[in-house]
Amino acid sequence: MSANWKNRLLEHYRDHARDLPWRVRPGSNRRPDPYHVWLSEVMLQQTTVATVTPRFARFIEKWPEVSDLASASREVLLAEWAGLGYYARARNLHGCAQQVVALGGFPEDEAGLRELPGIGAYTAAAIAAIAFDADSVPIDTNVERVVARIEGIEGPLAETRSEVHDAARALWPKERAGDFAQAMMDLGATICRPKTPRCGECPVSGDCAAFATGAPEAIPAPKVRKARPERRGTAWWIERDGAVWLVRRPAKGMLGGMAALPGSEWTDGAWPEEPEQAVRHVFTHFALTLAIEPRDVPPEGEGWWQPIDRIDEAGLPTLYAKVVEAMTLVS
DNA sequence: AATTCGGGGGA
DNA sequence: TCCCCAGAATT
Repeated sequence: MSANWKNRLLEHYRDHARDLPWRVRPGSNRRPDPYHVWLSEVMLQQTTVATVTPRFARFIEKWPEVSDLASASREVLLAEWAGLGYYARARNLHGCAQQVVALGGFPEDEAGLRELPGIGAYTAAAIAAIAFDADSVPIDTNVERVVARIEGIEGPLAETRSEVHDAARALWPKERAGDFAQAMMDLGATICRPKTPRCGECPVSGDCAAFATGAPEAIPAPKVRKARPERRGTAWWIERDGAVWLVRRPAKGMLGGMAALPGSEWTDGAWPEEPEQAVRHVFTHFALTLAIEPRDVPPEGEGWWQPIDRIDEAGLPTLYAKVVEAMTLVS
Protein backbone atom coordinates (compact mmCIF):
# COMPACT_ATOMS: atom_id res chain seq x y z
CA MET A 1 0.00 0.00 0.00
CA SER A 2 1.43 3.30 -1.08
CA ALA A 3 1.52 6.26 1.26
CA ASN A 4 0.73 8.62 -1.62
CA TRP A 5 -2.99 8.84 -2.39
CA LYS A 6 -2.38 9.25 -6.13
CA ASN A 7 -0.43 6.01 -6.25
CA ARG A 8 -3.09 4.26 -4.18
CA LEU A 9 -5.72 5.50 -6.63
CA LEU A 10 -3.72 4.15 -9.59
CA GLU A 11 -3.25 0.80 -7.81
CA HIS A 12 -6.98 0.65 -7.13
CA TYR A 13 -7.63 1.43 -10.79
CA ARG A 14 -5.20 -1.31 -11.87
CA ASP A 15 -7.12 -3.85 -9.78
CA HIS A 16 -10.72 -2.63 -10.20
CA ALA A 17 -10.92 -0.80 -13.55
CA ARG A 18 -14.27 -1.09 -15.29
CA ASP A 19 -13.91 -3.30 -18.34
CA LEU A 20 -15.15 -1.01 -21.12
CA PRO A 21 -14.97 -1.87 -24.83
CA TRP A 22 -13.09 1.30 -25.81
CA ARG A 23 -10.39 0.74 -23.20
CA VAL A 24 -7.16 -1.22 -22.96
CA ARG A 25 -6.14 -2.73 -19.65
CA PRO A 26 -4.53 -0.25 -17.28
CA GLY A 27 -0.75 -0.57 -17.45
CA SER A 28 -0.98 -2.20 -20.87
CA ASN A 29 1.83 -1.50 -23.28
CA ARG A 30 -0.74 -0.95 -26.01
CA ARG A 31 -2.42 2.37 -26.65
CA PRO A 32 -6.17 2.37 -27.30
CA ASP A 33 -7.35 3.12 -30.84
CA PRO A 34 -7.78 6.93 -31.11
CA TYR A 35 -10.94 6.36 -33.18
CA HIS A 36 -12.43 4.30 -30.37
CA VAL A 37 -11.40 6.82 -27.73
CA TRP A 38 -12.85 9.74 -29.71
CA LEU A 39 -16.14 7.98 -30.52
CA SER A 40 -16.65 6.85 -26.93
CA GLU A 41 -15.82 10.29 -25.52
CA VAL A 42 -18.33 12.01 -27.81
CA MET A 43 -21.02 9.43 -27.04
CA LEU A 44 -20.32 9.79 -23.32
CA GLN A 45 -20.92 13.55 -23.33
CA GLN A 46 -23.81 13.89 -20.86
CA THR A 47 -24.65 10.22 -21.44
CA THR A 48 -24.14 7.25 -19.14
CA VAL A 49 -21.80 4.31 -19.73
CA ALA A 50 -24.82 1.97 -19.53
CA THR A 51 -26.52 3.78 -22.42
CA VAL A 52 -23.38 4.16 -24.52
CA THR A 53 -21.93 0.65 -24.32
CA PRO A 54 -24.31 -1.15 -26.70
CA ARG A 55 -24.51 1.83 -29.06
CA PHE A 56 -20.71 2.06 -29.26
CA ALA A 57 -20.56 -1.59 -30.27
CA ARG A 58 -23.07 -1.02 -33.07
CA PHE A 59 -21.13 1.95 -34.43
CA ILE A 60 -17.84 0.06 -34.48
CA GLU A 61 -19.45 -2.94 -36.11
CA LYS A 62 -21.04 -0.76 -38.77
CA TRP A 63 -18.06 1.57 -39.29
CA PRO A 64 -14.83 -0.21 -38.22
CA GLU A 65 -12.55 2.70 -39.13
CA VAL A 66 -12.93 6.47 -38.95
CA SER A 67 -12.73 6.55 -42.76
CA ASP A 68 -15.84 4.33 -42.90
CA LEU A 69 -17.69 6.79 -40.70
CA ALA A 70 -16.50 9.72 -42.81
CA SER A 71 -17.88 8.20 -45.99
CA ALA A 72 -21.26 7.28 -44.51
CA SER A 73 -24.22 9.43 -45.54
CA ARG A 74 -25.42 12.07 -43.11
CA GLU A 75 -28.90 10.52 -42.97
CA VAL A 76 -27.63 7.03 -42.17
CA LEU A 77 -25.32 8.37 -39.48
CA LEU A 78 -28.12 10.38 -37.85
CA ALA A 79 -30.41 7.36 -37.97
CA GLU A 80 -27.78 5.27 -36.20
CA TRP A 81 -27.52 7.99 -33.54
CA ALA A 82 -31.31 8.12 -33.06
CA GLY A 83 -32.31 7.84 -29.41
CA LEU A 84 -28.94 8.97 -28.06
CA GLY A 85 -29.97 12.62 -27.93
CA TYR A 86 -28.02 15.86 -28.36
CA TYR A 87 -28.03 15.39 -32.11
CA ALA A 88 -25.49 18.16 -32.73
CA ARG A 89 -23.04 15.52 -31.53
CA ALA A 90 -23.93 13.31 -34.48
CA ARG A 91 -23.70 16.17 -36.97
CA ASN A 92 -20.31 17.18 -35.56
CA LEU A 93 -19.20 13.55 -35.47
CA HIS A 94 -19.63 13.34 -39.21
CA GLY A 95 -17.76 16.57 -39.91
CA CYS A 96 -15.02 15.60 -37.48
CA ALA A 97 -14.52 12.19 -39.12
CA GLN A 98 -14.17 13.85 -42.52
CA GLN A 99 -11.62 16.35 -41.20
CA VAL A 100 -9.63 13.57 -39.55
CA VAL A 101 -9.50 11.67 -42.82
CA ALA A 102 -8.38 14.83 -44.64
CA LEU A 103 -5.67 15.35 -42.01
CA GLY A 104 -4.48 11.76 -42.39
CA GLY A 105 -5.30 10.88 -38.79
CA PHE A 106 -6.22 12.36 -35.42
CA PRO A 107 -4.13 15.30 -34.15
CA GLU A 108 -2.06 13.98 -31.24
CA ASP A 109 -2.03 17.13 -29.13
CA GLU A 110 -4.75 18.92 -27.21
CA ALA A 111 -4.65 22.11 -29.30
CA GLY A 112 -5.02 20.23 -32.58
CA LEU A 113 -7.89 18.16 -31.28
CA ARG A 114 -9.63 21.23 -29.90
CA GLU A 115 -9.98 22.61 -33.44
CA LEU A 116 -12.22 19.74 -34.53
CA PRO A 117 -16.03 20.01 -34.43
CA GLY A 118 -17.67 18.52 -31.36
CA ILE A 119 -14.38 18.39 -29.44
CA GLY A 120 -14.33 20.87 -26.57
CA ALA A 121 -11.91 21.44 -23.72
CA TYR A 122 -12.72 18.24 -21.87
CA THR A 123 -12.80 15.88 -24.86
CA ALA A 124 -9.58 17.27 -26.36
CA ALA A 125 -7.76 16.74 -23.07
CA ALA A 126 -9.25 13.26 -22.64
CA ILE A 127 -8.27 12.04 -26.12
CA ALA A 128 -4.78 13.54 -25.81
CA ALA A 129 -4.18 11.90 -22.43
CA ILE A 130 -5.85 8.52 -23.02
CA ALA A 131 -4.99 7.87 -26.66
CA PHE A 132 -1.67 9.72 -26.96
CA ASP A 133 -0.28 9.77 -23.39
CA ALA A 134 -0.13 13.57 -23.29
CA ASP A 135 0.10 15.31 -19.89
CA SER A 136 -3.26 17.01 -20.32
CA VAL A 137 -5.92 17.32 -17.61
CA PRO A 138 -9.41 16.16 -18.65
CA ILE A 139 -11.90 17.60 -16.18
CA ASP A 140 -15.38 16.12 -16.39
CA THR A 141 -18.08 16.15 -13.71
CA ASN A 142 -16.58 13.08 -12.04
CA VAL A 143 -13.21 14.81 -11.69
CA GLU A 144 -14.89 17.99 -10.47
CA ARG A 145 -16.76 16.11 -7.76
CA VAL A 146 -13.77 13.99 -6.65
CA VAL A 147 -11.40 16.96 -6.53
CA ALA A 148 -13.93 19.15 -4.71
CA ARG A 149 -14.33 16.44 -2.07
CA ILE A 150 -10.65 15.61 -1.63
CA GLU A 151 -9.79 19.29 -1.33
CA GLY A 152 -12.92 20.14 0.69
CA ILE A 153 -14.09 22.88 -1.67
CA GLU A 154 -17.65 23.59 -0.52
CA GLY A 155 -20.47 25.27 -2.43
CA PRO A 156 -22.20 24.64 -5.75
CA LEU A 157 -19.86 23.90 -8.65
CA ALA A 158 -21.31 26.83 -10.57
CA GLU A 159 -19.52 29.05 -8.06
CA THR A 160 -16.43 26.95 -7.30
CA ARG A 161 -15.63 25.64 -10.77
CA SER A 162 -12.55 27.76 -11.45
CA GLU A 163 -11.13 26.95 -8.01
CA VAL A 164 -11.82 23.25 -8.51
CA HIS A 165 -10.20 23.27 -11.94
CA ASP A 166 -7.13 25.06 -10.58
CA ALA A 167 -6.89 22.44 -7.85
CA ALA A 168 -7.23 19.62 -10.38
CA ARG A 169 -4.45 21.00 -12.57
CA ALA A 170 -2.25 21.49 -9.49
CA LEU A 171 -2.60 17.91 -8.27
CA TRP A 172 -2.62 16.15 -11.68
CA PRO A 173 0.45 13.95 -12.29
CA LYS A 174 2.56 14.57 -15.39
CA GLU A 175 3.10 10.85 -15.92
CA ARG A 176 0.27 8.47 -16.84
CA ALA A 177 -2.19 11.36 -17.08
CA GLY A 178 -4.61 9.18 -19.06
CA ASP A 179 -4.64 6.36 -16.51
CA PHE A 180 -5.03 8.93 -13.74
CA ALA A 181 -7.99 10.47 -15.57
CA GLN A 182 -9.71 7.12 -16.01
CA ALA A 183 -8.94 6.21 -12.39
CA MET A 184 -10.58 9.44 -11.22
CA MET A 185 -13.60 8.84 -13.46
CA ASP A 186 -14.03 5.24 -12.31
CA LEU A 187 -13.77 6.39 -8.71
CA GLY A 188 -16.41 9.06 -9.34
CA ALA A 189 -18.74 6.65 -11.10
CA THR A 190 -18.52 3.68 -8.75
CA ILE A 191 -17.39 4.93 -5.31
CA CYS A 192 -17.32 8.72 -5.06
CA ARG A 193 -20.91 8.93 -6.33
CA PRO A 194 -23.03 12.09 -6.09
CA LYS A 195 -25.70 10.87 -3.67
CA THR A 196 -24.44 7.93 -1.64
CA PRO A 197 -20.65 7.68 -1.83
CA ARG A 198 -19.15 4.36 -0.78
CA CYS A 199 -16.37 5.81 1.30
CA GLY A 200 -15.82 2.44 2.98
CA GLU A 201 -14.46 1.14 -0.33
CA CYS A 202 -12.51 4.24 -1.25
CA PRO A 203 -8.71 3.95 -1.49
CA VAL A 204 -8.21 7.64 -0.76
CA SER A 205 -10.77 8.37 1.96
CA GLY A 206 -7.93 8.94 4.42
CA ASP A 207 -6.79 11.89 2.31
CA CYS A 208 -10.28 13.27 1.67
CA ALA A 209 -11.40 16.50 3.32
CA ALA A 210 -15.06 15.76 2.58
CA PHE A 211 -14.80 12.34 4.25
CA ALA A 212 -13.30 14.01 7.29
CA THR A 213 -16.36 16.23 7.65
CA GLY A 214 -18.61 13.18 8.07
CA ALA A 215 -20.95 14.35 5.29
CA PRO A 216 -19.02 13.85 2.04
CA GLU A 217 -22.23 13.82 -0.04
CA ALA A 218 -22.72 17.50 0.87
CA ILE A 219 -19.81 18.41 -1.46
CA PRO A 220 -20.41 19.75 -3.99
CA ALA A 221 -23.60 21.54 -2.98
CA PRO A 222 -26.62 20.58 -5.13
CA LYS A 223 -27.28 22.87 -8.06
CA VAL A 224 -30.30 25.13 -8.07
CA ARG A 225 -32.76 23.88 -10.66
CA LYS A 226 -35.03 25.97 -12.83
CA ALA A 227 -38.68 25.14 -13.40
CA ARG A 228 -39.48 23.16 -16.55
CA PRO A 229 -42.00 24.91 -18.84
CA GLU A 230 -44.86 22.97 -20.43
CA ARG A 231 -45.32 23.11 -24.20
CA ARG A 232 -47.86 21.63 -26.58
CA GLY A 233 -47.85 20.69 -30.22
CA THR A 234 -49.49 18.45 -32.79
CA ALA A 235 -48.02 15.64 -34.89
CA TRP A 236 -49.82 14.55 -38.05
CA TRP A 237 -50.22 10.84 -38.61
CA ILE A 238 -50.62 10.33 -42.35
CA GLU A 239 -50.84 6.64 -43.20
CA ARG A 240 -51.29 5.07 -46.65
CA ASP A 241 -50.75 1.47 -47.78
CA GLY A 242 -48.81 0.51 -44.67
CA ALA A 243 -46.53 3.54 -44.85
CA VAL A 244 -46.42 6.80 -42.90
CA TRP A 245 -45.37 10.22 -44.17
CA LEU A 246 -42.12 11.46 -42.64
CA VAL A 247 -40.20 14.71 -43.03
CA ARG A 248 -36.69 15.85 -42.14
CA ARG A 249 -36.33 18.56 -39.53
CA PRO A 250 -34.26 21.69 -40.18
CA ALA A 251 -30.52 21.15 -39.79
CA LYS A 252 -30.23 23.30 -36.66
CA GLY A 253 -32.20 23.52 -33.44
CA MET A 254 -34.23 20.86 -31.63
CA LEU A 255 -33.74 17.40 -33.16
CA GLY A 256 -31.89 19.14 -35.99
CA GLY A 257 -31.53 17.07 -39.13
CA MET A 258 -33.52 14.16 -37.75
CA ALA A 259 -36.38 12.28 -39.38
CA ALA A 260 -39.72 13.29 -37.88
CA LEU A 261 -43.47 13.30 -38.22
CA PRO A 262 -44.81 16.51 -39.75
CA GLY A 263 -46.83 18.76 -37.47
CA SER A 264 -47.38 22.13 -35.87
CA GLU A 265 -44.90 24.30 -34.02
CA TRP A 266 -44.54 23.69 -30.29
CA THR A 267 -45.98 26.51 -28.19
CA ASP A 268 -46.83 27.46 -24.63
CA GLY A 269 -50.58 27.75 -25.23
CA ALA A 270 -53.31 25.14 -25.12
CA TRP A 271 -54.96 23.37 -28.05
CA PRO A 272 -58.30 24.64 -29.41
CA GLU A 273 -59.83 21.40 -28.19
CA GLU A 274 -58.47 18.56 -26.11
CA PRO A 275 -56.93 15.83 -28.34
CA GLU A 276 -58.14 12.24 -28.36
CA GLN A 277 -54.61 10.90 -28.41
CA ALA A 278 -51.30 12.37 -27.29
CA VAL A 279 -47.84 11.43 -26.11
CA ARG A 280 -45.79 13.16 -23.46
CA HIS A 281 -42.04 13.62 -23.61
CA VAL A 282 -39.74 15.42 -21.19
CA PHE A 283 -36.71 17.24 -22.55
CA THR A 284 -34.04 18.87 -20.42
CA HIS A 285 -35.49 22.37 -20.47
CA PHE A 286 -39.16 21.84 -21.26
CA ALA A 287 -41.86 19.16 -21.25
CA LEU A 288 -43.90 18.52 -24.38
CA THR A 289 -47.32 17.03 -24.84
CA LEU A 290 -47.76 16.15 -28.48
CA ALA A 291 -51.29 15.59 -29.78
CA ILE A 292 -51.65 13.02 -32.58
CA GLU A 293 -53.93 14.12 -35.39
CA PRO A 294 -54.69 11.65 -38.21
CA ARG A 295 -54.70 13.21 -41.67
CA ASP A 296 -55.24 11.88 -45.18
CA VAL A 297 -53.01 14.05 -47.35
CA PRO A 298 -49.31 14.96 -46.86
CA PRO A 299 -48.52 18.65 -46.36
CA GLU A 300 -46.67 20.73 -48.93
CA GLY A 301 -42.92 20.25 -48.99
CA GLU A 302 -40.33 17.49 -48.94
CA GLY A 303 -41.03 14.15 -47.29
CA TRP A 304 -41.32 10.45 -47.95
CA TRP A 305 -43.48 7.40 -47.33
CA GLN A 306 -41.79 5.19 -44.75
CA PRO A 307 -43.05 1.59 -44.58
CA ILE A 308 -44.20 1.10 -41.00
CA ASP A 309 -42.70 -2.38 -40.81
CA ARG A 310 -39.32 -0.75 -41.54
CA ILE A 311 -39.80 2.29 -39.31
CA ASP A 312 -36.58 1.52 -37.41
CA GLU A 313 -34.54 2.34 -40.50
CA ALA A 314 -35.83 5.91 -40.44
CA GLY A 315 -34.04 6.56 -37.15
CA LEU A 316 -36.76 8.51 -35.38
CA PRO A 317 -35.77 10.33 -32.19
CA THR A 318 -37.51 9.06 -29.10
CA LEU A 319 -40.30 11.67 -29.14
CA TYR A 320 -41.56 10.44 -32.52
CA ALA A 321 -40.80 6.80 -31.76
CA LYS A 322 -43.32 7.20 -28.93
CA VAL A 323 -45.94 8.42 -31.42
CA VAL A 324 -45.32 5.44 -33.68
CA GLU A 325 -45.53 3.15 -30.67
CA ALA A 326 -48.88 4.66 -29.71
CA MET A 327 -50.34 4.43 -33.23
CA THR A 328 -49.21 0.87 -33.94
CA LEU A 329 -50.43 -0.48 -30.61
CA VAL A 330 -53.99 0.45 -31.60
CA SER A 331 -54.11 -1.57 -34.79
C1' DA B 1 -22.13 34.03 -17.92
C1' DA B 2 -26.44 31.86 -19.49
C1' DT B 3 -28.86 29.23 -22.47
C1' DT B 4 -29.69 25.63 -25.71
C1' DC B 5 -29.28 21.27 -26.94
C1' DG B 6 -32.05 14.39 -25.39
C1' DG B 7 -32.65 10.67 -23.28
C1' DG B 8 -32.48 7.11 -20.00
C1' DG B 9 -30.51 4.59 -15.96
C1' DG B 10 -31.04 4.18 -11.21
C1' DA B 11 -32.45 5.50 -6.68
C1' DT C 1 -40.78 11.33 -9.28
C1' DC C 2 -36.15 13.37 -9.39
C1' DC C 3 -31.16 13.59 -10.22
C1' DC C 4 -27.51 13.30 -13.04
C1' DC C 5 -24.62 11.60 -16.65
C1' DA C 6 -16.49 11.06 -19.49
C1' DG C 7 -20.07 18.61 -22.45
C1' DA C 8 -20.09 21.60 -26.69
C1' DA C 9 -21.69 25.46 -29.13
C1' DT C 10 -24.05 29.54 -29.22
C1' DT C 11 -25.69 33.89 -27.46
